[in-house]
Amino acid sequence: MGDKSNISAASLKRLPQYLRVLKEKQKQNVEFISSTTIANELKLNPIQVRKDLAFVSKTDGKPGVGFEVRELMKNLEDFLGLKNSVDAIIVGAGRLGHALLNYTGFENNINIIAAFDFDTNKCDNDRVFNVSKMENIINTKNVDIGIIAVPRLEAQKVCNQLVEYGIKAIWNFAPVNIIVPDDVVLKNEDLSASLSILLKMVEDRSNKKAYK
Amino acid sequence: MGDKSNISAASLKRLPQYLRVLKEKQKQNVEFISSTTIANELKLNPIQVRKDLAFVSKTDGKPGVGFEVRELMKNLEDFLGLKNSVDAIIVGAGRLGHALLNYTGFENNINIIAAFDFDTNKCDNDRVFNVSKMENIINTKNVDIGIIAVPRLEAQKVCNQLVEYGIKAIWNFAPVNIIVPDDVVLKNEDLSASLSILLKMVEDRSNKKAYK
DNA sequence: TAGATTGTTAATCGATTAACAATC
DNA sequence: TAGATTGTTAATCGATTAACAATC
Repeated sequence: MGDKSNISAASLKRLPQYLRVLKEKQKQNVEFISSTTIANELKLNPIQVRKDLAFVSKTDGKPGVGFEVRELMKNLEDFLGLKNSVDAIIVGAGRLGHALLNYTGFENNINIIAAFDFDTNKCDNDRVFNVSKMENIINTKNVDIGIIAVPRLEAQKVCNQLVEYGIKAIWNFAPVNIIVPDDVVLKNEDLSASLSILLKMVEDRSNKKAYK
Repeated sequence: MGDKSNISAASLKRLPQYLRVLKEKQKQNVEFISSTTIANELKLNPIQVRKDLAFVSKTDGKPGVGFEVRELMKNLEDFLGLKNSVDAIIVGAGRLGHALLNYTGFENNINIIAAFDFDTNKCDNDRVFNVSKMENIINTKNVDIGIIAVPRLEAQKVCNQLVEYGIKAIWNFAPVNIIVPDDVVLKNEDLSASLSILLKMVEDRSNKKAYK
């Protein structure tokens, strides 16, 4: 069992993929899985998989056999902090905000307790409220995560508010580079940038170049 | 003006960010910008910025002055292939599919011509059609990009269809590892994985660890 | 000219891959 | 035992950063 000081961002990004493979195997009642099998499914290198798992796993894999699916799954979930869900709120109840509010793909890792919008027409006062109620709800419910799903131009303002209200992490879906204080975690979900990369890949694929 | 054989994936990911900074500067009628300025806004290293730009820019930056904003913008857009938009279709007209169909953040880089769903109730036959019409539209309109916004379990099936119909690139929003032939470009937009990373960052931030 | 900033070459750093002894 | 697969140590590869001469 390896336990170096700190996992790299590159490794961290692969962990959710491993978890997904494991969940699938578990559903099929597979008991053990080798690094090679995992690697093949994800088109990765088996040595890399083993190295990544060494960070995560509290128990060694068994030489000649592999890793116990159930055990490894649990270790991965523990490591990623997915045991109990975290509360979050969404700012912006447009189409994207609504899609996120009702998205079922997050499993039980996040609990989106409310969305907020300036536009009262979009508020049902059940799960969607006027922004004026945001501060109160963040504070009384101790919400740590704010999801920004407002138009580009409002994003920084909304972000500043969230920070002021004590939000610890921002998940930004607006296509802007927003700025946060050093002690606030920022994760950009930049669809527009992502698209640019996809388009470039398509273009270059025609010319037989490749990216990982 | 540098022009090595192939840009790295890491550099490629930064390019859309540069473009965004440039667009903002141009709006403010700024004529020249230095690598340091760009780097500061994005919390990057100026040398790295210059190296990245060397790939993209057809004209050298001016020592002592910087890069001409307008020129550099154009070069970046050219490089990323953003001059003219590409046609795409969406499979799955649920909340996410609809959000993407109406998303305005893509600028003019992509032209989503239609969405498809199995559920006839979701079809308006204006922009949303029954999947049975998919093959025909892909072929007659020569669509290259398919966006998958269906539930996890249907994703692979839908993907196979798209590939069969001649789609060149898949932008997958379903939280599964789908498999495509080598000549098809696949870009996963894995919100659930992204969330896991965010949660891990928050957790570790409390313990004063850091990721880039 | 002096100051600022460039592009390039070299040094460093980190991540991926290879080699291999250990072991189920 | 033989075969498979592990975890670790060393080698390679690539990306980031530093140093610096060139030049607007």
